[in-house]
Amino acid sequence: MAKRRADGLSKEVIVQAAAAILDDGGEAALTFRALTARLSTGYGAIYHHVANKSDLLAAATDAVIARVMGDAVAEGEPREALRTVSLGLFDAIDAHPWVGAQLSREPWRPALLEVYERIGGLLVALEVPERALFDAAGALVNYVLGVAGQNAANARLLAAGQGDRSAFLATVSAKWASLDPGEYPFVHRAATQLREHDDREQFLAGVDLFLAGIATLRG
Amino acid sequence: MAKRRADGLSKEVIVQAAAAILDDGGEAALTFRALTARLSTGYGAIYHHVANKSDLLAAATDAVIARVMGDAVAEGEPREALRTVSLGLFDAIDAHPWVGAQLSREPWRPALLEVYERIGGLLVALEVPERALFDAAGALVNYVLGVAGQNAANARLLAAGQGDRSAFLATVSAKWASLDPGEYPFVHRAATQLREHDDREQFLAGVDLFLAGIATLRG
DNA sequence: CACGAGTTTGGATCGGCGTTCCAATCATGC
DNA sequence: GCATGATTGGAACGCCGATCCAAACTCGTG
Repeated sequence: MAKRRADGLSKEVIVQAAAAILDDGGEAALTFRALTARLSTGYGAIYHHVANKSDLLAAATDAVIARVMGDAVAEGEPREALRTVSLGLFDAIDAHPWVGAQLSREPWRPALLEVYERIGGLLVALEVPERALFDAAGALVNYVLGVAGQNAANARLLAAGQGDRSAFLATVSAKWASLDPGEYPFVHRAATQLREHDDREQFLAGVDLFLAGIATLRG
Repeated sequence: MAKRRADGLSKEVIVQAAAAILDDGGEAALTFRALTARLSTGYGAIYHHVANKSDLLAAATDAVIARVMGDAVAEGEPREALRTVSLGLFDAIDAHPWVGAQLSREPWRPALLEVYERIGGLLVALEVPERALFDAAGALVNYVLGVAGQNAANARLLAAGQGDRSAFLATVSAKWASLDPGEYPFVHRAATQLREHDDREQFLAGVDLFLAGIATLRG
C-alpha cells in the first residue's frame, strides 16, 4: 500500500515543512493532517521520524534559533555585540511568533545553550565580576526571551484579529487615555507614548538599561 | 429537563472552579467536561456565562493578578516597593504556573493595567526622567512577566515529569559541565552555579540590575 | 391566579485534533 | 529469490471545544 518515496522523507524535511506551515498560518495551522497533505504522506510516515507534536515543535524552534545564532556574528565592542545578538533574537522571534510561544513553553532547549554561551561570553568580555556573571546572564537572556515572547504574542494577536498594528495601538492608547487620571495617573500619562512607541526601539532601550546596570558592577 | 439551580451558577463561580482545576492539574486538566463534572452541570449552562475557553482562561488569569496587586501593598521607599511588587508577581505566577503561560499568550489584559500603573508610579517616585519613563516601565514589566513565565514553564515541566527540582537541575548542570570547555567556556563554567542557584534570588538580582541601570538615568 | 416571554439549564451531537495500530511495500544481505 | 527489517499510507480511537435545542424555571402583566 505504500511505496518508498523518491524524495527522502527525513526528520529534517518534516521539520522544515512544519516550520513553513507555522510561518504561513500560525500555531493553530500546524496539524498532522496539514502535514500529511503538504508532504503527501500519512500519519505513520511522520510518526516514524518524529515522536509527537511537542518533539516536532521543539525541533522546529531549535532550527530557527540555531540559524539566528549562526548568522548573527558578534564581533567588535562587547556592548554593541550584545545589542546585535539581542536584536537578532528579537527579530527572529518577531518574524516567527510561534518560536516565542514555544520558548516560553519549553525553555532549556539545546538551542538556548548557544544563546547562553554567546551572551555569557560577551558579559565576560565586558569584565562583569565573576560572582555577578551568572545572575546577569540569566537576567539578560530572560529579558530578551521574555520581551520577544510578549512581542510575538502581540504579533499573533494582530495576525488573528486582522487589524494592523497602528490601529490596534490607537485603540489601546485611547482606552488608556480615557482612564481616570486620578486613579491611573501613570497609565493615563503614558497613553500617548504607547501609541507612538516602536517595539524594537523599546526593546533595545531595555537592553541598554540592563547594560547600564551591569556597568555599575564593574571593578 | 433542567431545573434552576439552588446555588447560583454565575461567571464568577465558573471562573473560580476553573482556577481550582488549573491549580490541581495544570492547563491540560481544564476541559469543559471536567468543568461540567465539577459543577454538576452541562455545557450549555457554562457557555451561557462564558464565551469560550479563551475567555475563561483570561478571566481566571485576571482574577489571580488582580488579587496579587490588591494584596501587595507597596509602601515606603520606592526601590523596596518595586522589589516587593515584582516578587509578589513572581511568587503568584510560581504558585499558579498557568497564569504565566496565559500572560505570555495574551498580554494587554485589563489586569496588566494595574501592574503598569503600580510599577510606573513607583518609577515616577524614583524620579526617573519623563523621557525614559515609558521605556523603563515597559522593560521592567516585561522582565518581570518574562522571567516569571519562564519560571512557570519550569514548574510545569517538573510537575509533569514528576522529578524534583534539585534532581532536574543536577541533570542539566551535569550536561553543561560535560560540554567541551573550549567550545562552551561560559556554559561549562556556569554549570556549578546553575545547580546551586535559587530562582527567586536570581530573579531579584535581575530586578536590582534593572534598578541600577535606571538609577544611572536620574538627574 | 393564569400565562406568555425571556432566562437558565443539561445533554446530544458535530467536526477536528493527536495518536495508535496495522497491512502493504520497499531495500538489502544472504 | 527469499527472508528480514525499515519505511510508508491510512483507517480507527478517544478526547476535545463548540453548537444547538428542548426542557424547566422566573417573573411581569392582566
